[in-house]
Amino acid sequence: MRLKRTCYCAELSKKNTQEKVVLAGWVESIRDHGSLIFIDLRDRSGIVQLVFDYQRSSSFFNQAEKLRPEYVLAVSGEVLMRSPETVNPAVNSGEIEVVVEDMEVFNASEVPPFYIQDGINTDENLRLRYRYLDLRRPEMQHMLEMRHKSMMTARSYLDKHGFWEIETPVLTRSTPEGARDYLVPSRTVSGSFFALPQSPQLFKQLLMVSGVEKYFQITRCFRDEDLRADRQPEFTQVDLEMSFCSRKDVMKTVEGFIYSLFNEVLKKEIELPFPVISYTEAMERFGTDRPDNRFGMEIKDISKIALQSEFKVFRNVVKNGGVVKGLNASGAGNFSRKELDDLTSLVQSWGTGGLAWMIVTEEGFKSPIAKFFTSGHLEEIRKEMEGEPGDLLLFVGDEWENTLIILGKLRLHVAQLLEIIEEKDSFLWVIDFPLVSFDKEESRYYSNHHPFTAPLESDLSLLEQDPLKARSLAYDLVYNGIEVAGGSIRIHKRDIQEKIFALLGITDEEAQEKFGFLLTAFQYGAPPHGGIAVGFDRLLMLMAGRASIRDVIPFPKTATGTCLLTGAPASVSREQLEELHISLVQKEINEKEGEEQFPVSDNAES
RNA sequence: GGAGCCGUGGUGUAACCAGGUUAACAUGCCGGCCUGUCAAGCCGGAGAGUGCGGGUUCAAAUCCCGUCGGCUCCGCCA
Repeated sequence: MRLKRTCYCAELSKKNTQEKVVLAGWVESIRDHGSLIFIDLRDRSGIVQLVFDYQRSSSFFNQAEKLRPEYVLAVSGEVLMRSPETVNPAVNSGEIEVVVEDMEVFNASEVPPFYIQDGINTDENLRLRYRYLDLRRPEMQHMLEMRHKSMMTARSYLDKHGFWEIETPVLTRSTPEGARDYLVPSRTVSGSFFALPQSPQLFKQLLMVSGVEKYFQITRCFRDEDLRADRQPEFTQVDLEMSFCSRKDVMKTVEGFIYSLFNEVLKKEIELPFPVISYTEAMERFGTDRPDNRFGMEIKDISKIALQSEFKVFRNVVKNGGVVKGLNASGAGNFSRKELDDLTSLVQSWGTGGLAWMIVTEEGFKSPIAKFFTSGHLEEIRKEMEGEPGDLLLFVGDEWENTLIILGKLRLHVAQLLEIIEEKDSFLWVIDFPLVSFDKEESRYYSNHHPFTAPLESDLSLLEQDPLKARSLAYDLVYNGIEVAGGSIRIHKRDIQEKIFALLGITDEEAQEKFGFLLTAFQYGAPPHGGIAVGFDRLLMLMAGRASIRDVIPFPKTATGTCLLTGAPASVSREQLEELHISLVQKEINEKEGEEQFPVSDNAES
């Protein structure tokens, strides 16, 4: 390397006029005028225009003519002001240009398979296969920078607040409950497997017993479940745990972290503290445990009126212990019959009998079910629903939870149709979750969060009497209707932990076998503690306003959990399998033998 | 495990529903001209047989079946 860079392309401005600079980067575009060539040189800062003038650079002008997009080079030259009519205001460095006096071409490039530009509309297949080129695009570079800055913010914020960054094992043991584990076979212990962590949950609790008091880790987690647009099988958490804390302390810590993140990375000011609502209130008002509160259209109850009406469907629902609830799709009174029918089939596909609707008009109600209600009851409904002429009222009658869940989905769906969701950053906490739910099929209780989540002290007695009513000290942080963090205060007393295990049907032997090490640790003076994990990728996705989590992960997996860049997962040699004491079942061997070996696997870094 | 959408020169699309010329257009690529462009311009050229396999038909990018890959959703997963 003869030429050594002195600055980045986009840093240059008219302040640098007449300076001699050395730049290095990739050829973005070429405008060849014969004896005058313009080249936009790109590095991670942006672009600057290079000028090759036949008069001034005759010694290597023919070399410049051979440059092609994505060639890598360094140039030295002088920064000159452009004449006013040639200034390009669209580019940061558009007021100046660099007249090239020397050039060193480091490498040529194949013609890239897609444009190295923002906003390309290319098959994601290709982008993933050539991810290193995709990442060269400015918007992806910004993503990488934003990810880096967010990590630095997390580290400095948590460091400032007394948290220690401590690593926990990636090779650990499989634990019951939760997601499917990724397994890693042990070579030295035949027939045994490590599991990759779904989260460092048990280790961070052990660290509290160790007297660390405040721990954090920016850590990779693994869950072998099917993917979604906002879900990858390996993802990053900002994980933290603290001793001698209330849930308020944990929530304050996260609020402060989110605040600095927005402040330092996005240069945005967000309002603290975040609103807090209980799970029950979230369900009653929004029909979900992760409400999107960027718009209203809250769920209202008309069960009492329904019970008095002549509308049998609703009356019977309430008589049988169900509820009738609805929402006001304000301004949707002009929906066509077809649109209403579509909404009806939609809610039916979600699993309820149907959808009742009423359109409020100046003259009264337009609705197939209006005739079953007295004018007094209709007026009561209008009042309860805050219906104004032009509004569409939608009602579902079913059992409590189902009614709310369906109206919650409907609320989101209608809000999207009506385009009433404001673009803003809206956070809220959901607390007081039910500690356990009941699985009808397996006829047993299971933890909503995890088995170490502490119940509310006031609800301890409910554990035996009415477990489903017991609330937990768990908390979720919701950002624009998407869960971005979740945590809880943990149980640190053995008797309560035993009660929970009993409730979940985990026997002493099982408990001892699965996480005896934690229970033993707790016998040596476990402090009260709690923590939370922030879904880092998902948070970044929302902060960046992207619809896909893949857009904020440098090397993501496809919907089937494969990596198109490396070809992982791939088959391994018979010898490798033998060392691991693994044999494939015959069917799979037959399939594998038909396959080609993936070409890079021989020289892959390890 | 289930459902839907997509797959055509390097890239993005058209033709597909209602099978019938040499698979069209833009861009990119190659060559030529050109000293003020910045999506440079002008002229010329090359480049695909339609993801793969099978079927129907005189004839398949087009219809049918299967399969592979990508995306989205449900189940699953905090």
